[in-house]
Amino acid sequence: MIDFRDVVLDALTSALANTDGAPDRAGLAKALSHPKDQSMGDLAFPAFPLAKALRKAPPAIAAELGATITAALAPDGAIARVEVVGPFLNFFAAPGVLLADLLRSLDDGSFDSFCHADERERVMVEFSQPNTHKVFHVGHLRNVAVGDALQRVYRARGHDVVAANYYGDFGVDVAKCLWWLKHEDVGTPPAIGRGAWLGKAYAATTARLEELKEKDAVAFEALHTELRAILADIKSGDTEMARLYAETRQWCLDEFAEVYGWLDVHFDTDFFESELEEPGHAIVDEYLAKGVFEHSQGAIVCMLDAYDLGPALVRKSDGTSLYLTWDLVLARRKFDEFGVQRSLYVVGAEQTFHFKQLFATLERMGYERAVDCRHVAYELVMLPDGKMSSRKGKVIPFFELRSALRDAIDSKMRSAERGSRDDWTEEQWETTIDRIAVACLRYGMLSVSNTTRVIFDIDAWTNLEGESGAYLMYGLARISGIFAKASEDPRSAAIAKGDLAAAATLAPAFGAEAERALLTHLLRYPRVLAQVEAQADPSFLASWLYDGAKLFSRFYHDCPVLKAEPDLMGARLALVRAAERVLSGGLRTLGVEPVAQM
RNA sequence: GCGCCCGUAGCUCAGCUGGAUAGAGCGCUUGCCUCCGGAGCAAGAGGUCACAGGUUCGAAUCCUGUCGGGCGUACCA
Repeated sequence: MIDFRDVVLDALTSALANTDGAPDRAGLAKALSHPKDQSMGDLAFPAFPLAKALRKAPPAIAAELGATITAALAPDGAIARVEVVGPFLNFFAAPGVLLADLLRSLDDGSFDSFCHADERERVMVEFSQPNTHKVFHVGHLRNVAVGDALQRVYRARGHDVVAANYYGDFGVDVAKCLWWLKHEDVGTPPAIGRGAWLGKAYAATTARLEELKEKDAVAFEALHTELRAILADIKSGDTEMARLYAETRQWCLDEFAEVYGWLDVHFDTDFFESELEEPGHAIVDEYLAKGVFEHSQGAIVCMLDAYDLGPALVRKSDGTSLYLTWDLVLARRKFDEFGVQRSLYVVGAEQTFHFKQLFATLERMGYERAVDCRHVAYELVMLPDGKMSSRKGKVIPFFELRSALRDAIDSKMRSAERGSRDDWTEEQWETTIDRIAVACLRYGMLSVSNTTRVIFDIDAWTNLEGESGAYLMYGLARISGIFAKASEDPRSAAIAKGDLAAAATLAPAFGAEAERALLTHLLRYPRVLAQVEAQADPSFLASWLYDGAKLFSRFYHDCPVLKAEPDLMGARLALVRAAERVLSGGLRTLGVEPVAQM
């Protein structure tokens, strides 16, 4: 696999080989940038950084370098030509050479390995972490979209990935839900959306407690005592409450499975909060004995003054444990049982302090690999009129959201004038609608960076015109159309089935800007994956995909494929094939499965 | 008070390890289907990149400060 960037760096380093004070290869690489405009080349080198060392004006340096490099260019190399524009040195890629190489690399697998990280590691990506007995809403979907895209990118980068889920299936909130079910008339649970239904019970008890806190301290305490009793009941196993817990918990787990199935999300391992209580006590005792943890104000803490993080509470004064305690247990299992080298936690930004404390505590416990733990923080999902609130019922539950998306796409497809779907089976309709819905949802969540709040506007997200997940799929559907059409005509069929890599080489250089722009965009894909990994932010992939779809649309409009002369048709078919392979690979890495027709 | 995040077009956001004329979508105005799929393409209008200093050949991008918004800051999860 040829890396155009490497080729350009080679040319620059050898041109500067005998120049004192010239930057090394890494320095040159840092200076390389993309020209503002495709007509100005594919990679640019500004000569400013050399001005001091060479004691010459940047335009003069650029002119000299340009001449040296041009003289050394191989006739069939990856660099077609070099242009000097003032202080800039603009490199133009040779499309035939790079396209042919790209197609061969896609076929023999070297493209995939080119995407791999230098060091391939065992990485755990923990994400989703849904709570049972509570409503699962759009806010939770951002976590799933980010986490799943990240774990897919890590796999594409060649890492050995463990995707982990962590269910919040125990605790006082669960008891609040069960208490309401037991004491109030709740009717019968619905067939769909039982998690949301249980969530209402939880919210009702929470509201009751707040009310009592103001008015009736005795009743407030009494209710708390009842909640603790419920938790004890659940643990004891064979009680009516334990059976109610098991049943309602299973409803929620079944619904989560439905959500993940619809989104095509898979976990390699599941953790449950309900299993961490006992080991949590053990780990606190152990490190208390070792002197790492200490007593403080009736509770047990890990002092983190050295990290400027205060004391981290690991056991409350009533003897019960907390989130942090359970995360210590999980971290130990991740290191010791799973042998992970790196550990990612995809959790909302409001937990930043918690994870700082967690990682510092792990360090104090002697886990050196704590430095390879990373909190992937993302911002909240907001509604157009403000923050979501499950207590006020101001949320969009998953099942409502899914119906809304499906309905919008269904009506869009039925009203579309183009596209013959008369022969579609009911199953094809359903599959296609679901894939587009997932694409819109995932793209909507991932098109902004982790640190930006997402505004979930159901009207905007179901508008399929313009920038949306559907647009990303549209280009690939058109590509399928091109190959379907090509196979109908013997002349184009022969070319399409032939050696497209050879066709790419033999064809004349692309004349249209849209062709070169699309090709060079495809070649950037491996760097985009590396960037996503480095920043732990899938939005770079999402925007690369959007730009790719945009460039393909322009190409599609400007450059007819099947009506071109044979040589050009071959080259364009080669480009279309490469676009299909790279863009669909990228789309799947974002978690979106393309369709041949839509 | 302290810590983290954010402030770019009417709206929603890219661009931020410094580089050429600050981009996209929505909305508004206007062209383009006998054509490989119009879920599209092209054009127009719309900007003191919150503000003030600093660093340098060059700042939306880096540093400092101010203002504005969000979140967090041991017995919730």
